[in-house]
Amino acid sequence: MNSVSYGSLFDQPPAEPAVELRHTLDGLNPAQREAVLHDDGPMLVLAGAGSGKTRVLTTRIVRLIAQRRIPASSILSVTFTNKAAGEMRERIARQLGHEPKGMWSGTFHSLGARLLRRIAPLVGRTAQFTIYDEDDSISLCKRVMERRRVDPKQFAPKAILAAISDAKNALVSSSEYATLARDPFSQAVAGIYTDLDDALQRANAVSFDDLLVLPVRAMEQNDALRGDLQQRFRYILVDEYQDTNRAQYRFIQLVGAAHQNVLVVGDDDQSIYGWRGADIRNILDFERDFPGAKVVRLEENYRSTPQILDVANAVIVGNTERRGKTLRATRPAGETVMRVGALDERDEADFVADTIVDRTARAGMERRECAILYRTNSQSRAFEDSFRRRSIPYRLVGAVRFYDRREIRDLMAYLKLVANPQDDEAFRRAVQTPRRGLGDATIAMLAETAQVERISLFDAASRADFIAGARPAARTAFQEFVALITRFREMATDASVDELLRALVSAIHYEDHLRSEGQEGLDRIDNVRELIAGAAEVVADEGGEVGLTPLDHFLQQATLVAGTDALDPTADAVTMMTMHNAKGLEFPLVFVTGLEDGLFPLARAAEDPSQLEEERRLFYVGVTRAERTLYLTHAEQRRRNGEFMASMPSRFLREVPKQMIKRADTKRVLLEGRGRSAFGGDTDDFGSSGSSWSSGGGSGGLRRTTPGNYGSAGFGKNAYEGKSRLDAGRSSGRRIDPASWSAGRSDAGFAPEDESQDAPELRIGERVKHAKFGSGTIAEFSGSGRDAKVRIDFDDEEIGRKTLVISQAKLERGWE
DNA sequence: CTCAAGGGACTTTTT
DNA sequence: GTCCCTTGAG
Repeated sequence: MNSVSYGSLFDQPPAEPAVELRHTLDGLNPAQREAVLHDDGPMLVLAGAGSGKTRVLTTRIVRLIAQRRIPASSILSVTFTNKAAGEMRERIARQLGHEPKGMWSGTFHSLGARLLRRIAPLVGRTAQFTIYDEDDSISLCKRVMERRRVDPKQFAPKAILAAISDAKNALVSSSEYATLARDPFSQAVAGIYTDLDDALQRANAVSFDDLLVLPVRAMEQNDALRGDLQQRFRYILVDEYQDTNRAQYRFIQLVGAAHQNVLVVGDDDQSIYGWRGADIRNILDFERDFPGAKVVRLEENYRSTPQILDVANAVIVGNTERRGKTLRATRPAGETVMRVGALDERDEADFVADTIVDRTARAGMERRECAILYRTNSQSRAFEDSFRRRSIPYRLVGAVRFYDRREIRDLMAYLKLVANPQDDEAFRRAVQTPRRGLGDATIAMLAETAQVERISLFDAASRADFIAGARPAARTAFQEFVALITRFREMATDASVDELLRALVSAIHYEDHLRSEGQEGLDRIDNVRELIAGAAEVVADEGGEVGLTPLDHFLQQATLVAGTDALDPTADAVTMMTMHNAKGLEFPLVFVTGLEDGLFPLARAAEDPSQLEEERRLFYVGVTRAERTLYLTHAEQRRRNGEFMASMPSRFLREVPKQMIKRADTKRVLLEGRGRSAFGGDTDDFGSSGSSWSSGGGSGGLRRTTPGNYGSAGFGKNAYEGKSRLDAGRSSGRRIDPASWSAGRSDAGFAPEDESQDAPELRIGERVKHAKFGSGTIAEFSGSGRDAKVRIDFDDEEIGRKTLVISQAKLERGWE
């Protein structure tokens, strides 16, 4: 295609000398051995959970290098997280006695980024391109929509972006998309897709998805490049193959086309990323895509007790879209799996916390051996509160990534702009934090100039003719800003990132800026210091990316870290995370929580058979994380979106044969048959009566005063329907109003039922007076506890209907 | 131009 | 609850 010189970058170091590897095969079962010893050609390793696949992968790589004398640099190893890649590398180095120098290993995204740095000109970028994360992409998308006059209320930017992401992962280009678009939404997407790609290129930036798509496109269009890569990477290994999408599959197919030395490891039962474009057919149809492929099954599980595996197997057989396999336990029998019913999410969290306290105190278990898994990130809150009250250290994976915090994003914007002045998103953020007298109107003027001249915001701000037209105050602000960035650009060529950051923080007086925000700002300052400390530890990639500064490496790494990458296994803390994040991890004690219909499986997924199967696989993943002890918990009701919802135990729980689990409520293990009778027989899915978990837990007595509510309501849709709304915010309603229980999750002080006492007792239709808005009539209640709101129709038509927070509105009663 | 409060919309999972 | 956008005051 053209003669961009990248070829020299793919030079290979010589092969390693042969090494005696006597013990590497020891302890491998026949199937594992077959995978390790497999010579050339495609192979699919169907590896059940806990079947030792990582060992197979590392041993195979060691053998390739040491025995078959394949240069490490000929090996391309794809893992699901960068942390997994690092660990594999370490294990290989240990067995080999030295680093596998030149081997490429990492996630598809980080490998794509690495490759793109070298071939950037082929895709219209420079090696200093920046990577737009979700937030960057959203704000860029909004901007593009604005320019195209697409109303964000009509089509949500997120939805548009999701559609574009799907298209990219399926390797559908913007022009292809445009020809396929029939409905208004797709047509809007098509235009935005085109503009977005254009804007990304002009910003010398790429999206997450581009990290996969652009290398594939480059390989498809450039025979020389493709040939070079095929030549260079003669052995390809892919872990978690069940979660690859179209673009990733194509990447493997292209690089592996010449030699077909592609070994993929996966488990169709653990495919949980269909929503992100992962195609389970990649693993179901592997033999068709790579003819002559051998298939090896690893079905012996070395991780979990038979009791745990029984539960996993019992549920996963409900799926039809699978190759079919049964995990066989190799470990001795252990504890029976426990199913525990809680009253609400707080009770569930208290139960989990107390169980962990108990087990760590008595059974000599360590906190780092315990994990709490849930379906949605929002569930972490109850656990965090409960653990904080008890001062139990915990670490939260995912949710709000460190790099997503505002103060970190602020500084990262500066760094990105320093690395890549074309990065308009970075410019916009940096130029307005801290405030330097440049408002939206001024920036809009700048953007106009940039748009007309087709240059970046930074370049526009540097231009004398633009500056000349600006207000005097804006003029100096722009000049100083440009000078600042320019100064740091010079500095960045050889300074370390922590040095840069320190200089930057002081140059923009960032700590003062944060301090002015009060207590929260002080916490943010801590995070800034943590960022600086972290930056000091960043080491450039092995293999020396030519022409890149430490800053470029740092930025790439920061954008591509996964939640679990930061997990410190030595910390003395309980781990909390989503089941998606738990993939590939294992813990002696695991709680799979929130097992309720509507939550897990999620309500939307329950309607679509294939989505339900994915939920079931997710359950399977969660369960198989446990080594020795497994608790499955659910709550009778749970706060969702501020409203209480009563819920049925998950259908997955119903799919487990009764004899496989022991049932309990949060207070005590159910004695055979007891408790059931209280509600009359097997139909009682909550299976318990009696008091709640911890009598000291404050709300216990309150909660169980009216068990009949549940019994008579028969656990229908929502026992509270129609009631919670009226009672919200009314102290008089607190005895039966669930909303008032958890109003105070502030500290050790319990008796939360007192929290709402300062709220006035109001009812619909009542007349009230507001200091500012005058008199009006109460129309509706919403929210609960401290945040209970009231909707009032004010007499003054100018004011009309307003919603106010009761505790702040200072309403006076009894006005006519 | 900046900030604070009010009002509306929205929540699955992540590289 | 919580984030984000709009709006209005200073």
